[in-house]
Amino acid sequence: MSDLLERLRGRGWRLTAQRRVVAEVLDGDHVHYTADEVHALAAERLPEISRATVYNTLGELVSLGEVIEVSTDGRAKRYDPNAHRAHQHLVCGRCGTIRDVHPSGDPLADLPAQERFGFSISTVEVTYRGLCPDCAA
Amino acid sequence: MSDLLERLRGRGWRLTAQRRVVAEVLDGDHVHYTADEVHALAAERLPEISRATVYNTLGELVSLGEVIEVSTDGRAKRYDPNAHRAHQHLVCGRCGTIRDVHPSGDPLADLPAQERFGFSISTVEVTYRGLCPDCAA
DNA sequence: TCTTGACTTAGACAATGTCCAATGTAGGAT
DNA sequence: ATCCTACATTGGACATTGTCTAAGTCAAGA
Repeated sequence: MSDLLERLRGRGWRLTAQRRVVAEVLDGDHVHYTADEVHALAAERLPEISRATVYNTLGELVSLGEVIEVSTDGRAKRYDPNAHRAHQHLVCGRCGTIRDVHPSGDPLADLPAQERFGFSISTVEVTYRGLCPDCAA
Repeated sequence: MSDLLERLRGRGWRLTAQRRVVAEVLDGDHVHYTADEVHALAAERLPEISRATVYNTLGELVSLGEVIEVSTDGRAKRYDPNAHRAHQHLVCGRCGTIRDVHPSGDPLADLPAQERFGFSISTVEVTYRGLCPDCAA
C-alpha cells in the first residue's frame, strides 16, 4: 500500500488523512466495496470523514487508473483496487458479491474486424453471472 | 411486433393500451433506450401513462425474457429488445451509444472450472468499450 | 352486461450520486 | 519554524433513478 501512496504522491497528490484512509480501506481486501461501504469503513478510523470526500477520492483513484469502477447492475458501483492485473468478474445475482477471476484467453480476439463497425476498442469487460455457493443453497 | 404481443397474450398477459405502447416503443428501433426515454416516447402516444407503469412493464418484459436489461455504466439501465439472438455490446465511452455485435465463440468456455469458485453460472456478458467513429474523429 | 382481479396512477419515499459555498490544511516559500 | 495559499474537506441541498402503496380503473371471461 505504501507503494500506492508513493505513486500518488509522485503524481502531485496532496496526502491527507482522508485520502490515506480511503486508500487503505480499498487495499485491504479482494472484496469490491460500494462507495457507501468504503465510507462506512473509512469512518471507523476517521469518524468525521464526509461522503463527498469519499466520492471525490474514489473518482480520483479511478481517473488515475489505480482503481476500476465496476457497475454490475443497477445498484451502487463497486470499486476494484486490483487494476494492475487483467481479470474478469464473477457476480452473484442474489447477494451482489463480486469475485475476481482470471481469463484463459483474450476476449478481444473473439470480435472479428467486420463486427467492430469502425470503433476503436480500448477495453473489454467480461462478467459471468450466476449464484454464489451460499445463495445457491 | 404483433408476434410479441401474441406471445405475451399467450402467456396470460392482460393486453392494455399502456403495455401495447411500451412494447411498440421498444420494438421500433435498434437503439437501446433508458426507462425514462421509453416513458417519454410512450407518453407521446399515450400522454397519461405513468412512470410506474413503464417500470412495471419493462420489468415484466425482462422477466419474461423478451427484453434484456443492460447496465453500461452507473447511469440508467437500458433495455435491449433484441433478446432472441445471442449478442454482445459495443459501447462508446464518449456519447454512450450502444451497438449490438455478434460473438464468434462461446465466452463461457474461456473460464476454467477451477476459476468458478463454486458459482453456478447462468449468463456471460461481454462489453467492448471504446470510441465510435464519430467520437474518435 | 356484469364482475372481478389484475392493471394503472400519482406521488411519497428510498438509494445513490453530484454540487456548492464555507472552512480547514499540506506542503512549499520565506 | 511560521506563514501562505492553492488545494482539499465538509455538510447539506439537490438531482437522478428506481420502488412502493392505496385507491381508482378496466380487460376479458361468465
